[in-house]
Amino acid sequence: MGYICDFCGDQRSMVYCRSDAACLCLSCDRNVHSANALSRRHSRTLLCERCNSQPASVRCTEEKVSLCQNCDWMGHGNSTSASSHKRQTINCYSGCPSASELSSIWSFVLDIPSAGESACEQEMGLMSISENSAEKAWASSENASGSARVNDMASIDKPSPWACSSSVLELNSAAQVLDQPVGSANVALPKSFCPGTKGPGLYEDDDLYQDLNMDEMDLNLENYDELFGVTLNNSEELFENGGIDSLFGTKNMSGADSNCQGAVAVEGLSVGVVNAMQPACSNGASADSIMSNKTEPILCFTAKQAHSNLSFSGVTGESSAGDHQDCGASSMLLMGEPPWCPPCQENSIQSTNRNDAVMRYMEKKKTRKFEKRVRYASRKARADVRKRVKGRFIKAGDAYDYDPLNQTRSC
DNA sequence: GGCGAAAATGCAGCCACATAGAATT
DNA sequence: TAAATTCTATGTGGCTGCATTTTCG
Repeated sequence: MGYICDFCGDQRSMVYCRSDAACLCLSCDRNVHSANALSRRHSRTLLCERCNSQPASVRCTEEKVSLCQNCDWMGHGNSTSASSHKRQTINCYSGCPSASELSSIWSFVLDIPSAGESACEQEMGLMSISENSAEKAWASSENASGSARVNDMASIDKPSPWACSSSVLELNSAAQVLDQPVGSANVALPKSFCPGTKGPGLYEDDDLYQDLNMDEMDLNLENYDELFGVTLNNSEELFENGGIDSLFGTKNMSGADSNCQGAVAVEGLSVGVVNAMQPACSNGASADSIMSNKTEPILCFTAKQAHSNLSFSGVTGESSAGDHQDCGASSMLLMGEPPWCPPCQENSIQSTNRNDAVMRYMEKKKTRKFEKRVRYASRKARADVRKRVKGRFIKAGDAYDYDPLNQTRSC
């Protein structure tokens, strides 16, 4: 309790930035993430008040404490009395909301210091960012929807195809009460979605989707033979032979059991992503960037499945979102029709989507590489705004040819 | 199939500077 | 022994150049 901010090292950290893998106080959160248009896209959420190292995914209204998925399970999964606690999902935000705005979303957080003015307005006044296109986009977006975006939670709750692309500061509903016990709760997967993916209608009645988000699937394709005893030289062969269909039961999906198997397989390999869940469309990035966002791994499964079927060996308490930043997160399989989706009458469309998905998957896999973990968010923040000449840092005041803040060149 | 050229890919190194941590006073 | 000061090593991202691998004729 009371861990200090990674940036200033002074204030108590309250929010967790997945992109930076950093715990920040509210002040530094605003400072760091108002630096430029890219940093403003960083998705943040409250810090787990129990372990103080992982992003909180739920708020236990009974205990009045924000918990990451692991702590949530530890606290609620084993106790029959505690498992009935009502919990709220804690969703991510991006941009640089003011304290009052944060208070409105996280009404349960009482100690957010009040700010006299909009943080964005305040910070932007100090910034030297010129009016580039991104900035204009921000401004226009802010003007267009304004504070209503923050306050109008009810409207956000109703998924809109444009929810992801149009909302710069998307503060999804923080009041999605989870009445289900842990064992069956899909802890932190709001039914938000992005353009390019199937709409909510597809998912709502799909038990498979409720329990398993396959975004991380492709990362494990190389190891399918180990997992399933299926010998495949590579994933191309897997696709060509319809192997993925047989692996995931597309052709003979029989319900929960196969669902569980798939989930276990995925979780077993990408278990490190467990604590890095977040709403798929929690920031203002375009749908495309979200779908290919390596730094925002998405994996959702039930806590019950995780603990009853999974071995967590090899996962240490030191694991953090940064460790899993690029677990090869690919949403490619979700683009278009998912391979395990039962056949429907729109076979031609499905086939096209599938082919597209396969092609995108192959392209993604081709370009995929594991990113390093950022150890010091403060250093990253400085490097992100440092001027360069041919990629090299320059002395302060020297002529530069690249300014990350302005995306312009001085010569 | 073997060969060479071209294209694609991977990766180390460079830069300035704030800062963590060790060493010294 | 603790505090203050000094010194050294480290890490950060974009770009370049070189080495290696792949593709093509």
